[in-house]
Amino acid sequence: MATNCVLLVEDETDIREMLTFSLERGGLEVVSTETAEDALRILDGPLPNIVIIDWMLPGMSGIDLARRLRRDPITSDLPLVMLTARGEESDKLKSFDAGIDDYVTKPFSPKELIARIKALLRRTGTPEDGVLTVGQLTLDTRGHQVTVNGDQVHVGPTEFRLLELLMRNPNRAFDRTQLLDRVWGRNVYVEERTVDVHVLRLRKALMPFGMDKAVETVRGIGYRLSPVPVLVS
Amino acid sequence: MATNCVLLVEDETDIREMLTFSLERGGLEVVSTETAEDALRILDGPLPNIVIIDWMLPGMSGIDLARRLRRDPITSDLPLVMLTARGEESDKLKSFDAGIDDYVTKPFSPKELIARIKALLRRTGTPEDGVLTVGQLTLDTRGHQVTVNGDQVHVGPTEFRLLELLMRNPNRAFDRTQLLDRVWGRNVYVEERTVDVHVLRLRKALMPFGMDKAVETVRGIGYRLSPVPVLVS
DNA sequence: TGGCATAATCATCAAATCGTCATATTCCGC
DNA sequence: GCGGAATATGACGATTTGATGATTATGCCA
Repeated sequence: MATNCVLLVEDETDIREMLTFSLERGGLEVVSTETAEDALRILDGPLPNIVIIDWMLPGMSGIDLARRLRRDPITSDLPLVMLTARGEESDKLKSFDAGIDDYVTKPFSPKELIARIKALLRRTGTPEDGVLTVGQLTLDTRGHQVTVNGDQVHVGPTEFRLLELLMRNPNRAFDRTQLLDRVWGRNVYVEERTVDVHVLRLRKALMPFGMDKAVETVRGIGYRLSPVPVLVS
Repeated sequence: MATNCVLLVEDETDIREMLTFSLERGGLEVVSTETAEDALRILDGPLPNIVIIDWMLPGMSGIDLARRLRRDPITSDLPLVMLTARGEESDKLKSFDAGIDDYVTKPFSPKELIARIKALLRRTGTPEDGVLTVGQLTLDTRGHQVTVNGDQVHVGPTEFRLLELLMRNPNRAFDRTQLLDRVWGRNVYVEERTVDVHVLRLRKALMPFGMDKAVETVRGIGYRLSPVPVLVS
């Protein structure tokens, strides 16, 4: 599952559709439903990464749904955002009491909601921190930096992600489809040949340090990162 | 932001006031509140250096508040002290389980609490010593001053906080959202581009000292502070 | 109430990056 | 060596992103 999947629980059709549209435009994957009961059913399956709940829902209220999710160990760590019509203090208190991570008061701009959601995802998402090292190569995911023996290597964002994937799986060959999936993201259509170009760019960036050989071509398959076989020239 | 700021979460008015008085007399800066919910709101803004939480709170309990703070990367490093009326072993276990750093059982002497707090502040590093140094750059949190080799640099309040965050995390890249969260405070919605402007101002202020290069742009991500790579011209 | 200093937003320009294509070049089996 | 398939490479236009100055807003203090 993607790392940006949102479950939206909102009974008003207009708002639900508007939000779905906005959130998707904001790069989020959206699953929406009208009732708390439906939401619970959906949450029996694969979990989303965040849940957005309207305060007023027919049947089980939003706040009750929130409490319920908090009580269930399976869903208790899910970030929750509450949508409320008014900014009443008592509502806010109740929300926090139920373990809400954030609340947004209507009317709100989709932009703000997206900002809050992304902030939450960032906060609660897997940090994936650390420094990867393969041979002479070093990649710092925190600092977004690539170095060879301490010398900084400049690579573009895509090359960075590409190298990160390769460094997390040294010696493993990926075909272009896998690389596209994992570096560019699923359901993004780009030519397979584009991978070649970025591999080229990555090699070029590594060339001044003699590390371009680390990215090996696996003919008929794709590419692989090798812990720099030391060559005697 | 002071380096000895304490957030006290205690619902009983008598105790809260007494503690506030004692702690302040002990040279600590105190912000106090009655509920966990309020505490969360306060923590959306500039962070204190330590948080003291009463075990029994109306609404969200102290232990839940602690867990919550631990889950959020922004607050997860905050030292926590729990105040409890009972000395039950199970409570202690639960507390430590929730990531509590220290545990004080009522009744306790303010003197003891202050001692523990100071010990924690000392242990947790960064605070206390008000001077950060990265390369030629020096930032004095106490005196709210930035200097390069002793020469004073004038920066605005926002630039100061921005630089402080960067200097506390050299070589680490922050995206604009993280910077907004941690410099401007969460739940404050300003344009992401605003970050650019303040980075610009910071660089401008550092320019006369040739230190503007220290604030690096990480394309596609955000910004990073580099311990001034010495350039050969 | 006016100045100041600082903040935030916006518009615009410049630069980096991206994806694709066209054209080499390399590899491999025969 | 030949031919075809696969990969490498350079160039180009489009898009995205960051830098920067102008403009307006905000808060503070005399």
